[in-house]
Amino acid sequence: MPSQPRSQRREQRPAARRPKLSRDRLAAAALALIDRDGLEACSTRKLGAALGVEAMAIYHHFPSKERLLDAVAERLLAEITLPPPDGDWIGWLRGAAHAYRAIAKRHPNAFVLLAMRRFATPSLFALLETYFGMLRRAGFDPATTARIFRTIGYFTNGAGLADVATQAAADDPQRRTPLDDFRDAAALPHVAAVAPHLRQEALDGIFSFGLELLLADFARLPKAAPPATRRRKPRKSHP
Amino acid sequence: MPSQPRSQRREQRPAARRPKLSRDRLAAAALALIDRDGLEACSTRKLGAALGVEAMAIYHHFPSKERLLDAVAERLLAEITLPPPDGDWIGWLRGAAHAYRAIAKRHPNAFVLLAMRRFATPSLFALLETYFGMLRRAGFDPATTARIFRTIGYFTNGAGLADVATQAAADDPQRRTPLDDFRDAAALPHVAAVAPHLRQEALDGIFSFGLELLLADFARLPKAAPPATRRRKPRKSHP
DNA sequence: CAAGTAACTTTACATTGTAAGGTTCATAGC
DNA sequence: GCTATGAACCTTACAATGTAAAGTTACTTG
Repeated sequence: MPSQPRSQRREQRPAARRPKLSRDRLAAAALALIDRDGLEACSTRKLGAALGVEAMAIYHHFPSKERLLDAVAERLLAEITLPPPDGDWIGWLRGAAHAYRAIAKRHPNAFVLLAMRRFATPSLFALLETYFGMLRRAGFDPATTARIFRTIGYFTNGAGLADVATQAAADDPQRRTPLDDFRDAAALPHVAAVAPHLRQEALDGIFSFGLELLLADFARLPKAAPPATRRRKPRKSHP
Repeated sequence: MPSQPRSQRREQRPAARRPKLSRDRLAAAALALIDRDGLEACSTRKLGAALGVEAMAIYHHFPSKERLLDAVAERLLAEITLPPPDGDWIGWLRGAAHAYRAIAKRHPNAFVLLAMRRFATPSLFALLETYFGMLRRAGFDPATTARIFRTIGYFTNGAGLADVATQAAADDPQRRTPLDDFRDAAALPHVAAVAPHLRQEALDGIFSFGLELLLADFARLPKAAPPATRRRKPRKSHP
């Protein structure tokens, strides 16, 4: 059995014509695969196949599938387009929340990675720095900044995950959302009355409802420093 | 090879001495296993082993592992002890939210089942009926009832999931929570300032902070009917 | 041209959910 | 009492998963 000359291998091996693998290309392909077929369909072998590569090739770029999924989450994070940081911090928070929820709508299958995964990357820290800076410049002390961030984070994460689940249930003709397929409306009059207002079409309104309540609350919170739009050196008492 | 007499089989087979399997026993054992070793450790074989049974025995009581996990979620739901329904609907909402979060603290490994799984069971409908009834008796129309329920649900779900993740990160000495292991505090001054207020000890306070804001908002909402503590026939104008 | 290394493949293994069919045993009908 | 029936559980098997270990190929550098 003669070993093949190099020139022929070029043609035979699809690997030669394929652009080289990289962390970015892997993460992008993984996201595309998840978007198309769902999170559980993103196996190492299928991802490899999508890139014309064997499964184990992934492990030359990521130490484990977990780290690959971290990279996918980071990619989602990068898709969040934060509002420009002008003086209106309430408007900025509103825009950031909507941008976050937009990820859930654009990547319903992948959003859970962003919402539930703990990943410590420079881009996440950069986002946090921006977020916290916005609130601190608005005059909030660190403890209140943390509370506002977490509160709005709880809400947006919960909303995004619920959106995703509701949409998945709506797409799947097999499985109805819980509030649709009950028959005993007489035994559950309140459920029957409220259920129509919990459907997918209502979710946008519900999100804005809760978000605006919270934003108005934050606007009312007492602040340590006045919300000066221009920083000014504190006048020091001369010793 | 002689077939063994019945009397001996009794002693030999552990199945004979073991209480019979049931959906309840399976769900309870699954929850215990998840509590102890984590959700991904709850395989059909390990669950069977925990009950002295082969994996396939499960499928005589559940059509799939998914339905088994639904039953575990329902079991978690049953652990929620709702407050007694007196007239104080705000206090009731507060108690319900805390009861829900208590599940996240008591079953950190299993909470995700409750938070992210869509299951349509009578006990869930009963809880919804109670919840919606509370709000409707407080004077809210169905649309507002839906908004309040979802808003507080988003928040509590997000908080519970974050609690779980934070606790898992804290328990795992390998993996630090993102906000701990950054080194460049100089480059990220706001992150450095806020991070201490995001640690696990602060989560109770943060939860109450956000919850009380929302409850106060709900108390301020306009209602269709007056929040009478005692129902009274509306005085009809005589024709 | 030799040696080394980066990128990828091959093979293998333990673990998973579950389909298909078999075994055991208690009860019901005769 | 005998047999048929069915519930409850087991055995075997298979495809799919993540990944460890070692092999192959091809390009870079001395």
